[in-house]
Amino acid sequence: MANLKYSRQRAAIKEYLSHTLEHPTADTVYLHIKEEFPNISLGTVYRNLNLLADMGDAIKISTPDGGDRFDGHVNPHYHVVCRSCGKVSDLELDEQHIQEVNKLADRCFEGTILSHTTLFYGICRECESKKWKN
Amino acid sequence: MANLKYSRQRAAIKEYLSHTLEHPTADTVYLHIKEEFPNISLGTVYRNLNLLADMGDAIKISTPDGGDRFDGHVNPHYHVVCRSCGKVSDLELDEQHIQEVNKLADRCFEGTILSHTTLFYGICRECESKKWKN
DNA sequence: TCAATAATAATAATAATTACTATAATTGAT
DNA sequence: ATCAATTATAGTAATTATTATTATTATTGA
Repeated sequence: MANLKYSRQRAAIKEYLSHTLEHPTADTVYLHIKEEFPNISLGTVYRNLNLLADMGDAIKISTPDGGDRFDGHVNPHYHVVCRSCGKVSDLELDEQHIQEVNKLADRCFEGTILSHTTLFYGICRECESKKWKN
Repeated sequence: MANLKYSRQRAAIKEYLSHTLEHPTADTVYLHIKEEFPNISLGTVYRNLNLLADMGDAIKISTPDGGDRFDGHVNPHYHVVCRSCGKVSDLELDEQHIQEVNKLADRCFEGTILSHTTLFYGICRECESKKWKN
């Protein structure tokens, strides 16, 4: 972990994640970073995204449909995936609440609870206004 | 949805899921069902697991490491994945609490919240007791 | 400037899942 | 029970998502 060298590609990926609210997949990150680094490899994107996630500079979000998504905003918060369009939105909940859930769960579990992720399913505002589109 | 025919393979998969606490992957289900149906195909297992999930007879659990897992116990409950051994355990929380979280989230979201899944990360009892060996 | 070492691009390989198709099983009506 | 309609299956191929390999390049600290 200490033997980590700077790389412009990783810096660009981190920068991109910190400015988007889109929760992009590795492939989407790849397509964007490619504008600045036309020769960047998809493998490099995967490796750096996982590095950032391991270092706590990004969150990896697993959903049942499609590949993993990444979020550069690491303050404790939740996500909502739209059942209609698949979009992933942020959902800020009281941080106190999030900590409470960990404690509550720890009391019900025979081991130790460290953290948790919550993924809500729902219908986003955009899809809701387009009425019953499933 | 109405045009669904019975199949012994699907019945066996449902039966198996209802009797295990292991949260098996599709491949694990495949290996077990194969004992009764030696010619069953992995594709059949995938299709039926997804069918069961769509019908509400099973829960599909996505974790960041490895393939999706399935749970035949569909009462509202959470899961814990062990950071050490990867095992997925059930975590029963007050059902009132789980409903409350949906309402709480709905108030903070511009669309509609339908449900949620929570995945805790921690160390299971077994790994905790082996901690001095690592 | 230079050597040590980590990061990269390009590619190959693997893992997880879905799609395709000819045959078999289920169902509902005769 | 038989039969036609239709869904499900097994076997296989294809696709998608991700990780591994390797020769070259970039970064770092002396």
